[in-house]
Amino acid sequence: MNNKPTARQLKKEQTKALLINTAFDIFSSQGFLNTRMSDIAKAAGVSHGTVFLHFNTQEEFIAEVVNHFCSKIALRTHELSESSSSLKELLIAHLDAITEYEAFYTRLVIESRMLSQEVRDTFIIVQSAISLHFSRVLEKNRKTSISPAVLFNMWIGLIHHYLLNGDVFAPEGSVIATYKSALTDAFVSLLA
Amino acid sequence: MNNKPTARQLKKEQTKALLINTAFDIFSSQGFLNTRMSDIAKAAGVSHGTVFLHFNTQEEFIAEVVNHFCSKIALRTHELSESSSSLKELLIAHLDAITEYEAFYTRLVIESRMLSQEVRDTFIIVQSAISLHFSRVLEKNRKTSISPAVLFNMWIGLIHHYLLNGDVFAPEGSVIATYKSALTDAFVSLLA
Amino acid sequence: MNNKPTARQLKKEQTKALLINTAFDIFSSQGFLNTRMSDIAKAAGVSHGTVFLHFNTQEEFIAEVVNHFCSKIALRTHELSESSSSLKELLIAHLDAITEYEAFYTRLVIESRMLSQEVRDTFIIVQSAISLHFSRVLEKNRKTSISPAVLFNMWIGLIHHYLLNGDVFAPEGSVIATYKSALTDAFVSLLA
Amino acid sequence: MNNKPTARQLKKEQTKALLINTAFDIFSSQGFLNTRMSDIAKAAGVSHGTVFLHFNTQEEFIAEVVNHFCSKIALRTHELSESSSSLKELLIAHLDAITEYEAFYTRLVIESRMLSQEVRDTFIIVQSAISLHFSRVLEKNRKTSISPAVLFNMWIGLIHHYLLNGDVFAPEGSVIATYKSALTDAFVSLLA
DNA sequence: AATGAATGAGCTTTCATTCAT
DNA sequence: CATGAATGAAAGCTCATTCAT
Repeated sequence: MNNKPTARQLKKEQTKALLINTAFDIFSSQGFLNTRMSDIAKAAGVSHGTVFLHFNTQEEFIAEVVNHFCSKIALRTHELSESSSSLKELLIAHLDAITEYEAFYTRLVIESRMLSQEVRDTFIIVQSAISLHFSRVLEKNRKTSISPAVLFNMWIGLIHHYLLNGDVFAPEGSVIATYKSALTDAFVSLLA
Repeated sequence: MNNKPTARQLKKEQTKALLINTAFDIFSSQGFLNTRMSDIAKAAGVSHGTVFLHFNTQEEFIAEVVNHFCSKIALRTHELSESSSSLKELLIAHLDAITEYEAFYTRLVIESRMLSQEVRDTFIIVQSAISLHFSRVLEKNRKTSISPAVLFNMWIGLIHHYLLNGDVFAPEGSVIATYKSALTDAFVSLLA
Repeated sequence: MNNKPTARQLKKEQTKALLINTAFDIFSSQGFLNTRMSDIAKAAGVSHGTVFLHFNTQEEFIAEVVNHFCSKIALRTHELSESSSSLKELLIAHLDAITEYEAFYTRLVIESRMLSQEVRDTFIIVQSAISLHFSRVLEKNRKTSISPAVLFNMWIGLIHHYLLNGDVFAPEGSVIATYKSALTDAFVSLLA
Repeated sequence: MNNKPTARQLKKEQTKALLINTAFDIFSSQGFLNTRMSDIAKAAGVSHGTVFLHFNTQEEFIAEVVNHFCSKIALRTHELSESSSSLKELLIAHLDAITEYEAFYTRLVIESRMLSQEVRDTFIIVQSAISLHFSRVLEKNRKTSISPAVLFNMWIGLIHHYLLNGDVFAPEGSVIATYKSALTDAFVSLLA
């Protein structure tokens, strides 16, 4: 009377999770707007209708997938950033967190402005995750003449610029991995 | 036998120019991918089919429009940058050039990665325009420890970040106008 | 060995009855074709699949619900009509019977032709119920020149016309209640 | 410069008319709600998309078709009714008008309550067409005790009842044709 | 007996592109 | 050269029905 429903719910949650994870892969590789609902269903090995059983609309589906993984990215960002005391350490932590989800994160950089407001808000939250730590380590820093906000946006802008143009900067392989030290070194030395 | 065709061609060129200019306005306000070919035809006062008389496909059309205005932006960037001797002057010149085409330029920042490779290449050329001057004024600068390329990308990334999130940074009005001094000051003081 | 199955069957019958009664309410308010099977399951507090355990198809389900309540309506019509000796009394009895199921009956008027043949046949049986009494009281009537069948259809047609256009004739409240005397009086005086 | 557009428009109007006429046939035989947009396109020999070129939505399409033919029916009703001086003549005229569009009219009787408000309103206008003449000839009539409105609704209700149940009353062939004299005679003699 | 997740056929609507005039 | 009607491939979403548990 109590574990049957649980088993069912479990199965349902598994399917939902499967869809979210499948979508993550597909969105990572072909983007959000170039992916049809049926693509994901097919890749997940479920029927087209099943996707709509778990998510009411395509927009809602994308929002849930983005929300799910942005939470993970934000969490991971925190984890990796926590122990960083220097700016350099923090920047590396930030890039390490992104690296774990690089393709997906890059897709968000590319498409977030074309998606729903909810997705954009969610993506901005990810940036807040690092923002807090940024402020923390920055306080110890001399160059107080420059607005921390602008400094933060400069870092974010820099990283997003590399990700957005990853195909140019690092035609194959990870842009972040390729430019990790160059970018962190440069940014740190600017503030030195 | 020689000026009749010319008259025709002239008319044709006029129509083409009309389409390009109309598209510029519409793309600036609604974006590339949210605009239907018929929207532009209607706004230009020509028939839907006429657009395809001048441009084979939607993709090609967008590419031509982007190419046309990116050339203008690049040119204008050169004009305004030429006389700049200091970094600050240059950055201001750059922003001034962008300001003249801000809505369109912003749309490129938002969507270029969703468009054809040709569009992306064209957009990158615009960035080269300022890049040259950047190198020039940077040579006089002390902070040689930092890669000029990274420095340049930092500036571009910063500006694009503000444009991309213009609706957040400056819900109404021009982001560039709003943050012009803050951004240029910050960037310059970093290199001081 | 004999009462266990009975208990089960009892439970099953209860569920079936619950579904039929729930469907009656929903069909009465939203109509047959605008109601999803899942709507009824949800309203009855049973699972979606349960409906199909008791009824093979949607069509069959509707047919059973209609059959069930049409039987009741026919029965009630008989009960109320039996004691009527005059035409006027009979018409009032008829309307009183309909009034008790007005919303549902109206839905049948509206949709019966869109439903299965079985539903239509069932609905016609309801009309037979009053038809018998109609003939009875009509025999005493003078205007024998007119076919009783046509006369009967005239009455049914009149009532159905008012029910069908109830939203126009009585935007709120019962059409039958509103027009009861007007319709019976008119019909009776025609035959006087 | 003036007749080319006209030729074009003519062709377009022809296609639209073709669609409306084709829809008339299909709606007449299989009803409104059982007909897919693509059915009509196919029957008209045009592409599926063409239907949407001429009508924005399915609902709008049905509304236009209904409007078109209801206008014709109303007009024809007027024409045939105008010269009628007696009630009998009028009723016959009314039935003659309906007969010309019987299948379509019957479909409206069956489905109008399931269609848009616009369709319903349009259908009611058709009934107004005969209503006017009804009042006219009724004035000469004695039985003033009965409300003309109820009398009119009785006639309409009677006819609609026969049409609605045409498959029962006249399994093959026209109900109206079959019952024309029976109905008109009965109705007239009631008022005698 | 009951459940409810999964299925998949079905249908509307959109829009870049074509082509006869 | 210009027109704009016609095309038809997509794609999202719905819901009756099935079936493993």
